[in-house]
Amino acid sequence: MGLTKTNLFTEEQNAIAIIAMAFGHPARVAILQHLIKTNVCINSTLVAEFGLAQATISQHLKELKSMDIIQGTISGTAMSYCSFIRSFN
Amino acid sequence: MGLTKTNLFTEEQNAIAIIAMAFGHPARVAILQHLIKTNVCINSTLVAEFGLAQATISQHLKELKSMDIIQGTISGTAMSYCSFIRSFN
DNA sequence: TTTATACATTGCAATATTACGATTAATAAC
DNA sequence: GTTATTAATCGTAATATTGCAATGTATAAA
Repeated sequence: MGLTKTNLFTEEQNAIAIIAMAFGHPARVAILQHLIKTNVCINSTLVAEFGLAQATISQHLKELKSMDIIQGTISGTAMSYCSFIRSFN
Repeated sequence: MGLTKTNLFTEEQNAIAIIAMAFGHPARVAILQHLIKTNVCINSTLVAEFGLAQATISQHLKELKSMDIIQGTISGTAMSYCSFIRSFN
């Protein structure tokens, strides 16, 4: 996520901001809630559930993945899924 | 903060996203860290400390205030300050 | 190998955020 | 009153994000 003027702040401050931004959109909150509830999230399921376009869901999943918050699309096919990397057990 | 397509999500999901967005910029993270450390934040101090323009700091303070995360500018003069509303005691 | 299915990627348009200069408002000191 | 100081607000440019249609890729089934 491209923040401006990041050079004015510390690595830590920028890192905190980026993590917070991951939760800074209701679609991504909904994705994580769905994941917590079902342990799985499939693009097409989320499309049907949220009413956003497939490309949009894919984009949000990509952002969460790029931050290592979710793990996903292991198989590039119908079985695409994602899960928390940490199990919090 | 104006999110698009909020109608597709629950009140709760939108609320969580908005709170997260408050922390989704390094300047606002820095403001809160400063506040935790010193218990006070004065616009001019932050301007000198961060290197952002006065108007920009003022804007970030306004956003944090609008979310009731900080309380502030009680006196509209030189003594403008802000503090956490809850004391976490 | 064709067809169906499912997700990723690309390329835009619409929208939102960030940042700042200029201006305004409000107070304090004189 | 005037002046100095400080922060809020306005207007606007630059930048970033969101959302989607169209397209690409990859796999499975027929």
